[in-house]
Amino acid sequence: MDFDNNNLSQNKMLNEFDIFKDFLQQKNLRWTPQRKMILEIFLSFDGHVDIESLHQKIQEQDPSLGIATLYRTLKILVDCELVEAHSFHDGKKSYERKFRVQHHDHLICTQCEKTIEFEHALIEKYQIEICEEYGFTLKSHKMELMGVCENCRKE
Amino acid sequence: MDFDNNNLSQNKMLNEFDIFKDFLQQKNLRWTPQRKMILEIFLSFDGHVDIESLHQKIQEQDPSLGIATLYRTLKILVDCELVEAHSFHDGKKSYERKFRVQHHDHLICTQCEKTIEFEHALIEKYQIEICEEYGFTLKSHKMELMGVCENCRKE
DNA sequence: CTATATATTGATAATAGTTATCAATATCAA
DNA sequence: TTGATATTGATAACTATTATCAATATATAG
Ligand SMILES: [Mn+2]
Ligand SMILES: [Mn+2]
Ligand SMILES: [Zn+2]
Ligand SMILES: [Zn+2]
Repeated sequence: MDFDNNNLSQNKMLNEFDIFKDFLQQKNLRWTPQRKMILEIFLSFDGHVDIESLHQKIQEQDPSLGIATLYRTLKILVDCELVEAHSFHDGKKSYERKFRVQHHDHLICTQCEKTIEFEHALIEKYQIEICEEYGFTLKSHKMELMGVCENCRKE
Repeated sequence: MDFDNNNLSQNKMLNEFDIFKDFLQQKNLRWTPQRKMILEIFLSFDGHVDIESLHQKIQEQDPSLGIATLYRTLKILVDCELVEAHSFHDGKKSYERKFRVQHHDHLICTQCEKTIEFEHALIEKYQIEICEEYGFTLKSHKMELMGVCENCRKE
């Protein structure tokens, strides 16, 4: 039952595992080896990952872990704001870390699917102003710039 | 074969039907009563429409018109830029007129699904600048602000 | 006006990503 | 240790959309 080795004593700062465990407890959900492994493998990726890649890597480590559990766990991770979900490529979601990652929007090449991350403080400010103007409480936003990258333009 | 009554002589300005017919001819596609009816019924709606509403209204007028034809025709209308497709509500597309309609982005209430349209010239300008900075040729963008509207906040 | 090549149609099967169902099992607070 | 209940994996179901295909309609050339 001691599958949890992430509470080493020198760790003073809350990490993703602590946040996840706290969230689960708060919601009366349970800390399971499957949830731990999914978070571990998710964190081992850089940038944007899709379900397929996650599932593939999980299978290598534990072929018995079902895909339904992967979907379920990702949903919880999004709920507790450790993970952000995107749907850039129409119908197929991807995920990226959100914990201690600066907010950014995306530039997406429609040919090679490469993405570039950017921030623009003024745009963010104007978004808030627009919401105020119309009496909305802004919860989130989606801003994606679709174009063709330098590489793809050459071909 | 004379199902076309949209070429009245006093019509000097190109309308949606002319544009559509030209586009079809250009692509070696054919002008059919089904395509005409779909465009007519689409234009009879204001704002954003989904497939379901379109199909329902079409059925009233011609129950034999199949849903596949509706999907196919909408795709052509999007291709020829008479129509713009959105996927606000996750997995269910909606459509709106694009011909002679000013570009705008959307504020969306996540509770009642009401949308408000807005434009912000500076945001548009910054989007272009960002693309230039990263060597992208901007093709389109998606900007959706998700929030809670005044009405929904009261409840 | 034909005839002919080929685009279109409607019915329906297929697809893809995701969610629901359910009985067996695991977690965890008491 | 126990027991209430959350979780799991297998798989069926679901939803929006697309593909398939034989019958039919359109456009164009003769
Ligand atoms: Mn990102
Ligand atoms: Mn609109
Ligand atoms: Zn590219
Ligand atoms: Zn609302």
